[in-house]
Amino acid sequence: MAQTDTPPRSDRRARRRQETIEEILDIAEDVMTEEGVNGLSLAEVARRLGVQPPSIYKYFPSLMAIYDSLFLRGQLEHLDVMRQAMAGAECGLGALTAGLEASGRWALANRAIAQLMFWRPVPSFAPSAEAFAPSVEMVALQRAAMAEAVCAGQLGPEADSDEAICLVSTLLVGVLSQSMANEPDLEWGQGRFTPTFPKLMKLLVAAYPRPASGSKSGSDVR
Amino acid sequence: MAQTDTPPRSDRRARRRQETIEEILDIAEDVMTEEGVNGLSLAEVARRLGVQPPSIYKYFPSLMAIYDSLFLRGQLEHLDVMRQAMAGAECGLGALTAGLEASGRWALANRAIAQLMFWRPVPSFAPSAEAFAPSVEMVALQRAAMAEAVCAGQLGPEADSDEAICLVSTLLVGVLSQSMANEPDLEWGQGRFTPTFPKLMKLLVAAYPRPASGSKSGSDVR
DNA sequence: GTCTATATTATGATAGAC
DNA sequence: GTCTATCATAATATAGAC
Repeated sequence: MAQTDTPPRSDRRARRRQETIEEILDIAEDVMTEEGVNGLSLAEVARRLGVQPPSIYKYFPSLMAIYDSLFLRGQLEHLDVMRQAMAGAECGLGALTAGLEASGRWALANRAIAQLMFWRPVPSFAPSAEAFAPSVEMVALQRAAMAEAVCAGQLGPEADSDEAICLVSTLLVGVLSQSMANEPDLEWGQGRFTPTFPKLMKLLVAAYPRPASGSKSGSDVR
Repeated sequence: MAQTDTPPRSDRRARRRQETIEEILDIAEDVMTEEGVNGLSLAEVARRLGVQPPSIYKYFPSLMAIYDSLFLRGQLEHLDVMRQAMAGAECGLGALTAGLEASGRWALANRAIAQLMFWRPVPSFAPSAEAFAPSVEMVALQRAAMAEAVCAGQLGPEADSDEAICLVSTLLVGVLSQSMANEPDLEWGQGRFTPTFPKLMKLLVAAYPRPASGSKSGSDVR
């Protein structure tokens, strides 16, 4: 158990190293934002860090490893943003809406990472299982919120399904794709596309009407 | 007016030249499909054509010119596919649905080109005005179909609007984005995402209910 | 953990012979 | 319209000195 209790020297070194790693990832994100997700290069990162390319290999074994770390960091950040947004809203439909809106806002504020995560524009890169893991948790969050919405009578029982999850993610991804491709400088809430998201959510509610107690009203669009 | 009437020699040469141009574009499409839209390279095209890289410059002045020709060819093909699908369907909502479905089917069958056209994954490439022109006509086609649908009483009057055009394109792009990113080997109609498109179209109809003559029914989701 | 030097490979593009 | 030769530039990655 030697060295377990606050060894000052190696602790500082480890912290400094971690800072450098984060700095490399920050720079990599900048490069991707400017040159496109595919435009990321070790050499350019080194240049901006004020270091020679071989030095990068002391922190990452390869370019793909940088992509993977960016992917993981993005997933964790995105999951956190969504979780907090959902926690700050009412249960069920409110949480779902808040979570999706926060997700969209984050994606537009972190386009490069979002594209890496959700559009897969680098054919030679496949995320590791570790990097992908948070995504599973995110789906679970959404699924839980939809189940709550069903319990609370805000949505019909069919909303607690894989199909409904697909549908809701498709709506968000559609808005984000259109915004990123056609309005590359606008953030969430601006432009022609992202403001339509609340309307799309209302459509979703219309798609899964709660069974009316007694009569058979509600537009059946399924 | 000399040489206007079937000059056999230069005519054959021009035809042969045009064939080579088309072959280069076909190969470029293959390369993008395999290596990603950004992975297109003059050298690889030359290699597959069985020719040295400088020879390509006899047909295209630069790599970006190849992108531009691919963009134009894609727009024309896509416009044609959509027009024919709409012509083969009933007016109004039927034509709109048929056109969008044909658009989606074409996009998945020509992913690389579709991504180049609608996702803009090559930051250093911007289409020329000529290459972009058919896109304007395509929007006009959609707009006309929606106007017809309004006239025919299939949709409410608000459907004849820019907002509605945005909405409908967002739905399709969402489905396509999800399918391309998560089910890269499936075509239209397969998988979890593209089969939901008809349901999304029904949602659209629900979003723009025709004003009921007399009562105030119809779910108002706007 | 940083550097220099180097290996290897690739790119887009041009000049000029044939 | 094809080629060879070449330019200028860039990339990932490794070896080894300090």
